Amino acid sequence: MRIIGGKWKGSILWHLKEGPVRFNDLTRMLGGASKKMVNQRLKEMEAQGLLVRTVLNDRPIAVSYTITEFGRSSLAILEQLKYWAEKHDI
Amino acid sequence: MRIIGGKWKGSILWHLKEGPVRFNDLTRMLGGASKKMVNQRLKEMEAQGLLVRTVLNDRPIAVSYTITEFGRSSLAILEQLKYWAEKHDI
DNA sequence: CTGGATCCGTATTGATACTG
DNA sequence: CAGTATCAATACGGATCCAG
Repeated sequence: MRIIGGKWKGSILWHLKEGPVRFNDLTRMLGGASKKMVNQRLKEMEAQGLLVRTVLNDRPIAVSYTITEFGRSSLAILEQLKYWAEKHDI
Repeated sequence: MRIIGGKWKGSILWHLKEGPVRFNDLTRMLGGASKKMVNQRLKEMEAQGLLVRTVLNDRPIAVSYTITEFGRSSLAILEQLKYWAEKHDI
């Protein structure tokens, strides 16, 4: 729970499933999360090895986040959780 | 995550796996959780249908908590989470 | 564009003492 | 035994402004 619990981590991993996503795009995808929150979670998750931060460019700065194999393995658990939740209508 | 997330819910369900447990016993099993915390979680979890509260006696009052089928179904997810966590040494 | 810094209100948690 | 009441500490969350 310390690794994948909380309000946003699951959603972030979910949105990284198809490939790298940039910071602002991710913030928009999460609709409702402030940039501060997204940034805090991303830092935690990078430290935990769930994703990798990549600087694409300086001036203008561009950054993307990519899910790691470890992150992908946690996604498998999250998908089962999702299936369980839907089955019980929650 | 709203249902089984948080700091104590998983542990509470885990300890109810083998059968009904009484309030103080449960508090001791959770070592470190105050009675207030345990009680708050138990109330939530009863409202969510994860467990049932049963009054065994008045004077001296005795109460036990029993996991429901729904609670047991969530335990299956938690066990997979546990397996995943151990596999990755967390 | 990607954040950092700050402020501020709310939620969660914890320790302790108390009740029936 | 099974909680409740109270108070203090901390974490969390959002809004806003600023910077490279």
